[in-house]
This record gives sequence, structure tokens and C-alpha cells, in this order.
Amino acid sequence: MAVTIRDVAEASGVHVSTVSRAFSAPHLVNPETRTRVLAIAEDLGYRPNRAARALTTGRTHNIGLIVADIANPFFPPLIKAAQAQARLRDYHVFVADTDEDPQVEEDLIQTFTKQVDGVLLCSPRLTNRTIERLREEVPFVVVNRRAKGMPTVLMDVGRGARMAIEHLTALGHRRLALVTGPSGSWTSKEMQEAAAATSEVDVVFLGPNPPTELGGLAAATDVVASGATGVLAYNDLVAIGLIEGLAERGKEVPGDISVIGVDDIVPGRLSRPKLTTIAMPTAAAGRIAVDLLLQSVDSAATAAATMLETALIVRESTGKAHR
Amino acid sequence: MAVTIRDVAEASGVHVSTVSRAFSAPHLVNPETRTRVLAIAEDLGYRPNRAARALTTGRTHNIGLIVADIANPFFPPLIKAAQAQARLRDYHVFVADTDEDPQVEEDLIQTFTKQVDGVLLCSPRLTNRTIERLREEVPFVVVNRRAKGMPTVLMDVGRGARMAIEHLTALGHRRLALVTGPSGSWTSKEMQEAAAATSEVDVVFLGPNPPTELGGLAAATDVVASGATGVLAYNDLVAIGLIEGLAERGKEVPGDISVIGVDDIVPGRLSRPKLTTIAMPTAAAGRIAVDLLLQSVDSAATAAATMLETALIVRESTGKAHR
DNA sequence: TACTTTAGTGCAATCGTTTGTATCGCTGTC
DNA sequence: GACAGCGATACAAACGATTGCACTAAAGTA
Repeated sequence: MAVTIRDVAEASGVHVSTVSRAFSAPHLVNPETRTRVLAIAEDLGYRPNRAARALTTGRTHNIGLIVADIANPFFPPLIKAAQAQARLRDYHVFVADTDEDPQVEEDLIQTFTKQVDGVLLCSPRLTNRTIERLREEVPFVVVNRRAKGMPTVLMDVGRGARMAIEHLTALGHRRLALVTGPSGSWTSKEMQEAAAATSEVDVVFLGPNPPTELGGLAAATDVVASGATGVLAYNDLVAIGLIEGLAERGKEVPGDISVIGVDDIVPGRLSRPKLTTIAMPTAAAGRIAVDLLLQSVDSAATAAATMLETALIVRESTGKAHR
Repeated sequence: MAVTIRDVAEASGVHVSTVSRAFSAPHLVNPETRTRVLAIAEDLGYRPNRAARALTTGRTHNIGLIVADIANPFFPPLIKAAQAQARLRDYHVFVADTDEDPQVEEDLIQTFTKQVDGVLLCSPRLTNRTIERLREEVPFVVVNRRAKGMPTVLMDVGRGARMAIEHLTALGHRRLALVTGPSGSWTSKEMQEAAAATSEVDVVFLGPNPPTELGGLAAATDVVASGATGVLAYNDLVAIGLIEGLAERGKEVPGDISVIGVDDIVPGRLSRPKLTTIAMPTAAAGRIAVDLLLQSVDSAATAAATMLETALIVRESTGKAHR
């Protein structure tokens, strides 16, 4: 069916090994032979079979990227940065979405095994035990979650949460709400810990919630009931949904209630009011994760955790507390 | 390194072919042997090497999905539906993003070749010639673009555009603007044709624009300058950006200008004003595309085009023309 | 001239599976 | 009692590449 290396060899009157080398070890073959072989290959429309190549070399030159939810605008910048970085290193990225389902996630890792050289696990919802186990099957780098003994890229959302709380406190808010995310989420846990460590103001915890606009929309009732005047939402999507939900209940943002999101996604910059948020260095995380992964693919894995800085971006969804 | 079928064979005292059949042709092996082999395989942590399997069977049980821009909320529902449908058929979906770059797109198709059984090409920006050529390398289904001679899934955006124009006309608007998308976009072309066929009202064409919020934001100046009171935007992102841009120029929506988007993405349902839009059956498109692809993988390709219906959803961004 | 290098190429094993065919020991049939 | 039929398993040839090694001929060295 498809044209193989053998066809090229026959057409050019050389051995398959010469054709192979014409592509992957040019210095070992006579320049003339090489150009002739390449020309014929081009002519015949030869494409190396990457699966076959992977079988002998043990390298696919692919990396897998697993995210919890492709629909979450948090991920695309990370994905794009990872893709760009991989391309620089002559690698390709295959993305898959788990739909926030740990079972699907595990299944996907199994599928990726042997089809990619390593996996970028973004915001995994798996248990630590499972991650530990799967690690034997394929090298990976974990992003956005603490995982002992393996390379990890983190964003300092704890510090971000502290800055957010300080910001709200400085504006005079005395009762805050934290709208938490999914239960398996490391980010959510970090935020909760940061909030729990606050002594100056009261913080109530509301959740877990789906990390989506609808999750925020649904949380509005509880937020109003909590009596909080300042809210830190799990992410910008939740914040946007929440603001909408609050509006439906007659609460203005930031007039009645201040809201802070996390991620600094584009929609948040265009919503009204423009969202005050904790910016996450997602693109940098994607780039670094790829580098760490490729590094740990052909040398020993560095088990270090890289922590990236976050920043509070004050826009229009936070204001002075009235009281 | 990794445990292979040979290790399992040796450990269980049978031939590799028996182990292979224990997995893929259970009825050909003694039930006792089978359970023993499976147990030992489990014990050893054996995972079939899918690349090796693909080499002999010619089936990877993967499908590739190529989109122009993962960050565009239009795609996730399509991707998720495709993934779900593929899972039903025991297939996995690998997603890749072209960043709207035809060169990257072609490159990705090459990479997918032999690593997937077929490719879903969503909103491709390639030329027809190139698509035609690449078709020989790997079967694919084209989504959201007309492509002769190969299976195609389309959404009737032309009819949607006509409904949108009728809606605006009925509201009394007499001068409309069409904010077009990228030049390679089939959707954009369809909309332009539909608009050009309108005789009742004036339509000015503004573009091409990037299919993003920023594209819409930037188009606001031209829209104001055009004197149009009704606008059909290339998609919801553009519409949202446009509404923001109009606001910055003191134009209220729908008070001064009515805006209609395309896609019916979630952010549009939560923005203020809630967006009037043309809903695209993206999830259905994803499902159908997967079925068509798998169908054309193991039988002859049906070159038919499937056209799915769109619907106008009237929300708050359109209103009566004042004059 | 004889010997070592070296460049260029061919040979064949290998990667981990699948799968068509051969083998073998039974059972059942006439 | 010879043989067909069959269930269960082994053998070996693929699949499409890569790669260590062997070989040849020409070039370099003393």
C-alpha cells in the first residue's frame, strides 16, 4: 500500500540500510548517492513510518499532554506554549482531555505509553498512589500539583491567595468567602491552606464546585447567604459565573461584593466588570515542563519541583467595603 | 527494560503466540491456560506495545484531531464529543493545534500519519490542493469546510447568516455590517455569500479579522465608521470583543447597535448583554465526524457531505433599530 | 610494495507484536 | 484399526524501520 523504505531502496538500486542512513546519518553515505536516494524518495512520496522507527529506536519524538478539561481557558496557553517548545526540540505534542475523570486519565496514560516518550500531566485528579504507580510505565512531569519524587512544575497560588486576601482586607472587607474547586485539585487545597492561615479576617469555605462558569453561577446563593463581602473564586471561570449569579440576585460587583478570580484568562479581561485576578504563568509552565520532560527522558529524572511566581492583577471587580 | 510479551511467555511456559492470543483471540486458547497467562501478565505488569501492534495489524486505534486554535471555545465541545464517541468505538483521540498556521497543519498531518488510523481536520486553513494531496497519506474527514471528493461534515452557517440578517431586518435595521473572519475560513466565505445575496438591506464587509476577542475589539472602529446599526460577527468571540470595543467608543449594545455572533459558546451566554447568536451543532459534528472517519477507515470512503442544521438564538444583544 | 586507514555500502539481527500454517494428541466414526 | 476432525499449542514469517558488523576498494603511509 504505502511506500516503504524498501521501495525506495529498490528504486534507487541500493540497500535499505543506505536509504535509512541517507535520512538519519547523512555523513555515512556518499553525497551523490544521498541526493539520488532523497530525490527518489521524494518522487515516490516516501514517508518514514514513525511507529516502525519507534520500535527500534525506542524514541517516538512525541510527547503526550493530559489536561482535565480542554474547555477551560486556563489550559490553551499552556498547551500552546508546550507545543511551541516541543517543536523547537523536534518533538510533537498530542493532547488529550480527561473530562475531570480519574479513570479516563489513567486509561489515557496507558494509551500514551509507548506512543510517546513522556507525558505532561496537568492538574491531575488521580491519587498520589496511582501517579506513583503509573510513573513506572512512562516518564512524566506533573504540572500544577505537588507530587513527591518526580519532576514538577508549580505556580505559587498560595502566595497569590495571600495577596488576594491582603488586597481585600486592605479594602476594608472583614468577612471573606473562598469558593473552592474540585476536591482532587491541588490548587484548591493550596488556596484553602493559605486562607485558613489568615487571622485578620473571617473566611468561610464554600464548595467543592465544578471549575466552570456554571459552578460559579450555582455558588452565588451560598455566597450571598454567607454574608461575605469579598470572594476569592477557584478560578476566573467560576468568578465570571459567580458575578453573573450575584447579578441575578441583585448584588452588584464590586458595589456590594468584591470578587477575585485566578488564572487571568482572556474572557476575564473583557468581562464587565473587568476581573481582578491572580495571574498564573501558564505559558512559562508549559515551556518549562516540556524541557524538564525531555531532560528526564534521556537522562535521569530530576525530581525537583519548580515553583513559578504568580501576580495579583487589580482590575474592576474589587472595591472598598461599604459598612 | 519494559516487560514484553516474551517475558510473559517465558514466565508462563508457553509460546508468545499463545500469550498474544490469550489477549486478542480468547476462543483459540484453553481457558485454563488463558487465565494463567493473564494472571502472570498482570503480575509482571505487562502492557502491550501499541506501536509494535500497529506495525503488524496496520491499526493503531487512535485518531488524530487537528484544530486551528484550541483556545477558541468553539472547538472544545467538538473535541469532547469526538473523544466520547471514539471511546465508544474503542478508539482514542489525540488533539493538536495548528495556531492557524497552514504549514504547521501540514506538518502535523505528516506526523499523525502511521500513528493514527485517520485524521479529523477541523476548519482547515490549507489550500484545497494540499488537502487533496495529503489525502493519500492518511484517511480523513473534513469538518467545517467544503472539500470535494472526501467525507465532510458541515454546519449550515449560510442559512444561519440568512436568519440573522432577516432577524435584524425585521427589527428595522437597514444598514448591516459583516465582520468577517480569517481569509482561509470556509465559514467566513459562506457568511459573505449569504450576506451578498441579500437585497433588502445594505451590507458592508469588514475584514478579514483574527477570530478572537481581540479581533472584535479592533474591528469596533470600522464598525462605528461604517454607520451600520446591525452587525453579524464571524463568531461569538469576535462579537464579545466587538461589544467591548463599541462600549469603549460610547456605543451601547443593543441600544445603539445590535450584534449577532456565531457558535453559541458558553461565555456568550454569560456576557452582558447575553449574546444573540447562531448556534452550531458542534457536538453532533464531532460525533458524526468520528463515525464517518472510522467507517472510511475500514471500508471505502464515502465522499458525501453531511450538512447539519444551525439555529438562531435570540438573546439580548439585538434590539429594534432607532431612527 | 605491503600494510593500514577510511569511506561507502551491504548483510542480517533486532525491536514487540500478530497471524497463517504446521504439529500433536485426542476423540469419535465407520 | 485407520483416519478424519478438532482443540490447543508451537513455529516462523512478516510489519518497517535501525544499526553493529563485515566487506570492498581506494587512498594514505612507510
